[in-house]
Amino acid sequence: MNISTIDIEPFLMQYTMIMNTIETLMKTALFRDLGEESLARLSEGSRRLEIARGEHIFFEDDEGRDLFVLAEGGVRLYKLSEDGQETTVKLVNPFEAFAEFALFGGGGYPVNAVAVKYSVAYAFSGSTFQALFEDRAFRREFISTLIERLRYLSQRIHYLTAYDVEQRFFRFLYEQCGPVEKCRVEMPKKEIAATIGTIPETLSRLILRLRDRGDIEWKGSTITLREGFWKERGMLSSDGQIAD
Amino acid sequence: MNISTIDIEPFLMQYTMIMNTIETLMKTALFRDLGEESLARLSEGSRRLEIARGEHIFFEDDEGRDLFVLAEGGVRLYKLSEDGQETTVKLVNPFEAFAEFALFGGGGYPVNAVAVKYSVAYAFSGSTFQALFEDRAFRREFISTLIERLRYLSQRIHYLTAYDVEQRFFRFLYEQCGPVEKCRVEMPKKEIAATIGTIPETLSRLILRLRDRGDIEWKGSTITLREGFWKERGMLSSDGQIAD
DNA sequence: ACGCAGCCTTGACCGGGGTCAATTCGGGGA
DNA sequence: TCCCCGAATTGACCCCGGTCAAGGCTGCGT
Repeated sequence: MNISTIDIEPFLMQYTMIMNTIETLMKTALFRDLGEESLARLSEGSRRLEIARGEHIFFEDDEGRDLFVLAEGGVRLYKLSEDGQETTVKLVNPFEAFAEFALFGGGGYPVNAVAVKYSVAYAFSGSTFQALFEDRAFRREFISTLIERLRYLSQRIHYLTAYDVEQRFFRFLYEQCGPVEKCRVEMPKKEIAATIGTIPETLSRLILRLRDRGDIEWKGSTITLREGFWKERGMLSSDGQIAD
Repeated sequence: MNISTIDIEPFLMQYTMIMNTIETLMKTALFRDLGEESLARLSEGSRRLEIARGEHIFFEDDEGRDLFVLAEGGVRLYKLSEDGQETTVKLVNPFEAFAEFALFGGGGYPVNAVAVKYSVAYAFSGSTFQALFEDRAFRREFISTLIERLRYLSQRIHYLTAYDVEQRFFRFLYEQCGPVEKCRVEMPKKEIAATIGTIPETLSRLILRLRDRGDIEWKGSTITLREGFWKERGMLSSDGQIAD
């Protein structure tokens, strides 16, 4: 155990824990360009939620009208069929808004939301929210966010059906950390499996294969890829965009 | 050939052919509540497109900024991967708007659009469109449309991954015709296969199985289901909603 | 320290559905 | 009318990845 392996997580944790609503909102694309007063008004009408790993924030068909912003942790949105089969729609990362569905149109939430690790989120009631729509810039931002989601889901449909588990796993890594060699993924493997649309057994076997091949090393929650891994796959290793 | 089998299609065809832009817009959810003047202004700035079966309206990454409304026919939106594998994102039916992606945010279209049969569509340039956003009711409608799309895509992800080809086929029928026994599907089988996320061979074998089982009959472009088919599956046969 | 309960791994099995290839069908054009 | 090309069908094959079942590992509560 040398100095370079000191775990900075506790400090990060502390920092994010004391970060207030406004700071979170300012790091969220949807609210970034909002004025001081709007932010203040929003944050007053918000509730802070702390969610333990495995806890649900809402369930499909719940009649909620809240929009959420994730401040810390990770939340998995998934659908469930009668026979218990579940499908992950999206993994939400910090500083993303989720459950925009709730704001307009009827019907409850279309997905279940579960924390894949300890998470902190802020909830905004739909009504608190309506006033903001008078602001043209905000509307624009909101619509852009929705359209971005549409693009994401289109893409995800494609990935889930046209690519195999291995490719989906690497895409997951890329989405989490970008084209870097060292990536921390602090969620249970079963959640990772669910996120990439498979089951723990298959993920486990995949990792085994990749390790044998020398592509990957997985120690604790740190994944290390072979040098130049992304470059070989056509993703620039600095700030490049993923090919899709 | 008795009188009850007269093909009404030619008459329908004629009717829709002469329907003008405004009539189409008024049947489209997005524009339904627009005032007369807005509709008129919109229709002036539009282009009418006639697309033959198999023709493309736009391709992925095209730099278009047009929004389309389908007046007649059918359009399949799909993504393509390097190896030629294609994934259908959505099948657009008449009086639906598509390619809302184009209006905001950068990047070209995220999908390819191909006509699965002879189609008529109207194109509206993004700029023509911007003025409408001053209208609060329209904004509301637009956002609702986007959110409906989000719900649809979430659902579709789930169907493509958690349900088998047979279930997806029946859902396709339901989406096309609702819970009725007789359904006309005027598109080539290969397009149907693509729409439900499989290939012609598999669809063909599925139909064979269903016919042997006595569930279905497929003559020309008319599909006939066994009496009480939907009811057995928990969908009311009049105006019920599909369970999901 | 112990024990139990999840999580993860590993093995054996197998089935849905994709691939490849060979016919057959069917509708539009000369 | 015949021809021809693409659509549709059918058969043989097989592979990815899901299912079921048995351990091993780990962390937490008492």
